[in-house]
Amino acid sequence: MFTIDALSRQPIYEQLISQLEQLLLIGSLKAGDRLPSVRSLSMQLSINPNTIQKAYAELDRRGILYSVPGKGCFISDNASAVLSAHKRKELGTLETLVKELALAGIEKNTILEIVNQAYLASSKRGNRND
Amino acid sequence: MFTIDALSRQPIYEQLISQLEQLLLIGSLKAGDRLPSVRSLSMQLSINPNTIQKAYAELDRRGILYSVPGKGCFISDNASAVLSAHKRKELGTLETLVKELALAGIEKNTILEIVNQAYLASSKRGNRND
Amino acid sequence: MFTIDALSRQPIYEQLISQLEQLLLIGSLKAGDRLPSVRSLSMQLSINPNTIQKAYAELDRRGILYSVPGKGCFISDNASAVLSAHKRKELGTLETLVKELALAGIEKNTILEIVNQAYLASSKRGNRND
Amino acid sequence: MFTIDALSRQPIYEQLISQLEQLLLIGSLKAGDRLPSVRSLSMQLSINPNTIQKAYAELDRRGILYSVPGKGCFISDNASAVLSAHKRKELGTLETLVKELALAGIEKNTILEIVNQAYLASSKRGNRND
DNA sequence: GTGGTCTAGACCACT
DNA sequence: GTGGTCTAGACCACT
Repeated sequence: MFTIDALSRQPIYEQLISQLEQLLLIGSLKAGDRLPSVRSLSMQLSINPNTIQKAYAELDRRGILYSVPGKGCFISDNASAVLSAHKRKELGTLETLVKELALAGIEKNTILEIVNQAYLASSKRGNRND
Repeated sequence: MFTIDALSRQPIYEQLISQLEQLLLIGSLKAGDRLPSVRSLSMQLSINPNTIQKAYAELDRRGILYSVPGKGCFISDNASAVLSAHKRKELGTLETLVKELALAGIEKNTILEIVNQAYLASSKRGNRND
Repeated sequence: MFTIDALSRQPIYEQLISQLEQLLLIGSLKAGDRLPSVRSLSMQLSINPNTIQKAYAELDRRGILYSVPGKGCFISDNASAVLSAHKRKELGTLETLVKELALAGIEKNTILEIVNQAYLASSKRGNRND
Repeated sequence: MFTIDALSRQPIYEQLISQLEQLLLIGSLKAGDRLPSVRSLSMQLSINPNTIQKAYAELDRRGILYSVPGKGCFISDNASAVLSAHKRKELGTLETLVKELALAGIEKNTILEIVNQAYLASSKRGNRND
């Protein structure tokens, strides 16, 4: 379910968050789904339980999941909505990035081609559930 | 010339690098220009000289500037070329970002509109020299 | 493992880099090996941690080692390849040196003898692993 | 007579020393020759007089030249001998360099070829006087 | 404990 | 004055 790159500069708990968000976006995880327990995921990935805990706590804070003491962690009903709203705020990142590429002399066609292909690749994937 | 956000998660020396690269891209800095000395910039920004030194050393290594001990630091002749080549390699970032936005359900038109406007805004600015 | 000459004109961090490269070339360090931590090496050599950090950071940049914050620093898989490629580029130094010796009237036989003996001594050492 | 690279990392006074030694080795300068005055060379090269002075002082110390107050600086009678002896001591550098190249896996033939060509190129030049 | 960043301040060679 | 190196020591995030 999760794959961790221990060598990455990105902290492990952020990798966990990103991957769980990806699973939500592509539909592999849905509202109400139960997540693996901190202990089991910790053993499965050979990772310190504190690191898993930190990722879950952050997702809880964002409203992506909620924890029921003694039961486990579950995906929130409005997880997808929360996530989409969050991503929409990242449109500013796209703007900044494109401006930089333009200033660096990258041709507009090169940029548009990449945008089109990337969008196509993702929207296809989003329609089916893995 | 530079503005530092001490609270940012991005290290100060990286902020300096990014901003100097921006100044190059928009044409405010050109080949041969002398940069503020480590000490003067350090005082102007209320930042430790070592931090300035770290930023300049990294830009030296990248071939963006060259330092002449006893004289100062100067923008390299091929700084713009080095920078453009570097930015071109970051097209993968654009791809990843667009894929995420697509998965989050952002409409294609919204993305294309932002890309077009951002490109237009930058290419205009790049044609004139401040 | 490392020996530092504080009086040398060569900066300490460069001495560290050279010595670590030597340990790689003679096979005392291999891909995957964990390096002493910044702090422990700093204490062992009575050198400031920042200086160790500077050496490690440069070796990281060159692809000789990789650092995992919270874990430690490790020799890269392709460290030897990176190093060999780097050394091959320094054949120009050999050319310059021999030209100077020739102009100084050093006999060709003297030079060839030294080259032969040095090559022999090293290739023997490189075949075994300490 | 001298060409200075202001951008080089090698200090200017060392560049001056190296070049004067080269002129001696190839025979362009000989015992008794008068060197340009500090002031004239300073103006010709657009360099601070102190820098020229530092180079001359060092060559004086080595016994390569001597200064006659009010007259100027002159090449010593035994300048060539001093220089050759000095260079002969650098044979150790050759040894170290070849060992490193051998350890890095550079083929022996590659090294010998470069040594032969370099020696040939220099000895030809040394026989005639420019 | 581990690497990464930063401050404060010193000293050096070179110009 | 200028860049480069180094020490001493602090704080941070991550594990």
